[in-house]
Amino acid sequence: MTQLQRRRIPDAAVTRLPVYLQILNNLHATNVLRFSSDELAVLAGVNAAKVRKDLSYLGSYGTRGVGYEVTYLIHQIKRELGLLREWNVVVIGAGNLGCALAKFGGFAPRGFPVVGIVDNDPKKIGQTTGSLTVGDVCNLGKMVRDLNVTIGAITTSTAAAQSAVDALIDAGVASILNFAPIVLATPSSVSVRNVDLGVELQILSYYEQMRTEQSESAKTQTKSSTASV
Amino acid sequence: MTQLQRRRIPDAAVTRLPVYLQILNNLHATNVLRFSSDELAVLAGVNAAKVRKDLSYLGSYGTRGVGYEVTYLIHQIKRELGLLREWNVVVIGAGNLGCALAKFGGFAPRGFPVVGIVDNDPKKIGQTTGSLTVGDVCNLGKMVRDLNVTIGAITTSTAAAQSAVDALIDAGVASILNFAPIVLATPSSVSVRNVDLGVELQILSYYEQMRTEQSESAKTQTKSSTASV
DNA sequence: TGAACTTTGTGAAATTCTGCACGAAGGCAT
DNA sequence: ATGCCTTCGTGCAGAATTTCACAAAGTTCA
Repeated sequence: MTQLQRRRIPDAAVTRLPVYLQILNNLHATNVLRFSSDELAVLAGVNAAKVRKDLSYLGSYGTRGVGYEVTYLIHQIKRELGLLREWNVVVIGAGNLGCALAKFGGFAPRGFPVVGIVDNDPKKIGQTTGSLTVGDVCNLGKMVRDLNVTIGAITTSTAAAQSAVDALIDAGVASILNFAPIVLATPSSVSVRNVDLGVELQILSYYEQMRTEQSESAKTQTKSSTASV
Repeated sequence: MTQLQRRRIPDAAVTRLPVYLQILNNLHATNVLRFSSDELAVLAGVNAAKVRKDLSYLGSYGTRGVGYEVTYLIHQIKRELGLLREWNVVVIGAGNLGCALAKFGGFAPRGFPVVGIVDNDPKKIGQTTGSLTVGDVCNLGKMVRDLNVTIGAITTSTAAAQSAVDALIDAGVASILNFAPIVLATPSSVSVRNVDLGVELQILSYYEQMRTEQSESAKTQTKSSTASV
């Protein structure tokens, strides 16, 4: 076991830091200078102790009796998340979604410029979308090297998604944002985040059904229990 | 998250059931009749014991020494997730994303028909997108009642998102799919699922930075985290 | 039939996450 | 300076989740 390893932040906390950052950016935009763990907790919809513990993974940057400084904390969260530099993104699959991501200018200002888009369909290769020209997926390796790509977004069909991720990994990309409704097979050294609206809707369906069943059984049962989300 | 009723499935398991369902649907499409927890575990990228425990929340539907029947398990998961009926969806915000969701025909066949879309911009109200006409958000209550809406998808600007969710809750909708990069304030009886690509990219950034730093400091001990929203 | 083999279902241990409770540390007023 | 007030940082206990390990229950084959 090595211990020279960098302070490791628990996965659960990592998923919350971007949310805190978003909120702090809003506070900054409205000229708020300081905040307490309690205030952030309310805005983020979580427990105040959790906020303090999450922020403590960054270091001890609060002042007791006062709170945290907005701009300083923004910087610290960015540092920890690796947002002080840019990470270039390549989109694989020039369909509706892929082109929309390429055209959408909202990622570049947040540090994730889309620097390339590729497809395997000869009819799509060569077309322009936004300021980019659709490249051939066969040239992915060269593109990744030349444009210093670190993140790949998969917007292909479900059928093509696995070969797309294989190509990305082959090209040395280890961070994947997957929009295809499929579980990708990847080595454990690769990070994958899945965005699947079908899955989200089905999760909502479960809790909706729970509520429905409960309000129905409330008609026949006198005993009721309180809900918490 | 929510409620105890009869048998309550742990939240963590609920988020995996839709993934299993997807895989089983694929197996069914390729005429596979049976599967073992081990096979499903490999396809889903999780531990086999976890698969068995997750499926055990549905009931004891496996056969020892044999495995599970694909079609039967598909039915049981659907039943548990509330997918044996349809849940109507209304989209709030007729921008690029909102219109894309309304036009996209992929949700109806999976049990989530988009039955309405509204906006507060007079210029957008009345326009048609796909087979729907953009309605006035002021008529949301009536629309929810008349069309039996249970799920609301928020695709407005960040600034308008909170009032959008307020309107939805006011109309009696308790399941929200939120695409705006903001934490919505909602009562605990409401379920919210957030879809925020910025957050996903930033999480990837963290693990990417971890790997970068680690490979720079020579010593190897790769630990990766995969998550699904 | 019965022995060998497979795979489920589930206690129980291990791990991770959450939230309480409180000491520590700083500000502020007198 | 002293005492009071606020809020951070964190130890710890409890909850939730994951994983292990194995008995139970079924199949297959001689």
